[in-house]
Amino acid sequence: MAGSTNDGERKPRTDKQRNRAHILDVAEQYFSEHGITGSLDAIAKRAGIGPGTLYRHFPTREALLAALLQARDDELEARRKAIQEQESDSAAALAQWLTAMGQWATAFDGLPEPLRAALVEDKSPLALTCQGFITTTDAFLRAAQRDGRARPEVRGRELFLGVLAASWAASAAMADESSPSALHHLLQAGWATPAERAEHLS
Amino acid sequence: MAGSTNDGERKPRTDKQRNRAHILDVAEQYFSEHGITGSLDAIAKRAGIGPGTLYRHFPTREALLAALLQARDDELEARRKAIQEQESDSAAALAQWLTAMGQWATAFDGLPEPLRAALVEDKSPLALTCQGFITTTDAFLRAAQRDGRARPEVRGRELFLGVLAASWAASAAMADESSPSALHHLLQAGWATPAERAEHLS
DNA sequence: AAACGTACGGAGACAGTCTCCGTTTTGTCA
DNA sequence: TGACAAAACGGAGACTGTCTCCGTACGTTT
Repeated sequence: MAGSTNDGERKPRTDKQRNRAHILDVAEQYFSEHGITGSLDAIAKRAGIGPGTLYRHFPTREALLAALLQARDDELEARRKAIQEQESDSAAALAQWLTAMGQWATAFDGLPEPLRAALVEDKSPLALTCQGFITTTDAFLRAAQRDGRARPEVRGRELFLGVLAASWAASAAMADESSPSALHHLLQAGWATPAERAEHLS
Repeated sequence: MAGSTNDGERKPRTDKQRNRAHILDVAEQYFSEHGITGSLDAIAKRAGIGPGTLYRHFPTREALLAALLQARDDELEARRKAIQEQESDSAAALAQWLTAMGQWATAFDGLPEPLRAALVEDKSPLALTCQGFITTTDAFLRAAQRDGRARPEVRGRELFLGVLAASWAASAAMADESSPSALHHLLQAGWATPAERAEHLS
């Protein structure tokens, strides 16, 4: 019995698992090309399956997105550990973590929108992921605050939302001469303490 | 040719003018209720006209929005003048102007999205409006920079985009205990100089 | 009041979302 | 292995929203 967690459940059909993986592959590429608002039926067609199959696996666009981001979650988790181990400076660690989240949030064009929505309607499959990131952000933030490197009144949720907002704006910023990360820098200037700020300006 | 100031243009039909005004009235209310992604055909139906008439007056959703915001543009312009006359402190003036834009950008739910899009595709009817606001923001910003109250490397376009981003995030922030204006404050801390910042913290 | 041109209205083509249900595939057990 | 039941598939089609085309109605001009 060791190793058998089977509660009288059937083993899932192999075609189901294969379809699921295939859908994720196709969706990953399709969303990369067309942004996250691309047609779901088109994804089904490209995957060679019917719309019904797609919707059975992923009832909503958010569910599909959540599954796609799952893989990247692990990647970000690894990055988090790396930062915590290698970076002894708490403010730098927080900055690196926010940068990492910013990159994660721009994995697909238009991604910040459903992420923000997930913060409000917590029935979204993305809500859990967001919550985890907020918790991690809070950990980094509190460390920086203990060291007097971040303003004490700032909260992790606000920073997460700020990162989302900066990523949202980035697609418009790119069209201009200003760096796409201009808002990320503004944001950093926002959470840092004056001492921290003066250091960055030097 | 001589003496004719008329460009050979006919005077517009009265029913056309009336329809236009009526559409704007209805759209204003409808967008207030359903956000800017509400159905255009529904607006036409509520206005008692056919879809064709709506689209003849306003070929795109952006054109309709631009017309709706026109009235508020005047209002904001008045506010700009009031700030310039009454507020002698350049940093406070900039802060007030950004606040005013933030309110303007949340006139309808979802408004920041097309505004950001207008910054990229300048064929949008909203692009002209945005450009004007960026120019005004630059004027306030430069005054504050001259007084050493705003960081010299910040640009008006970035601040405008930042205000949009903060307004975009505000709808998610409201659901939480954190103030909806938390990001606006973060943004202000971002553009202010350290001296300015210390003052706000006191 | 007749003629002219502008504007109206809505039918309908098109695209996307999502569901229902008959058909096919798969796993299980004799 | 064969047969049965459960699971999954696929696509037709209902529904919603966008946008256009063109016959009709109306306002303006002479």
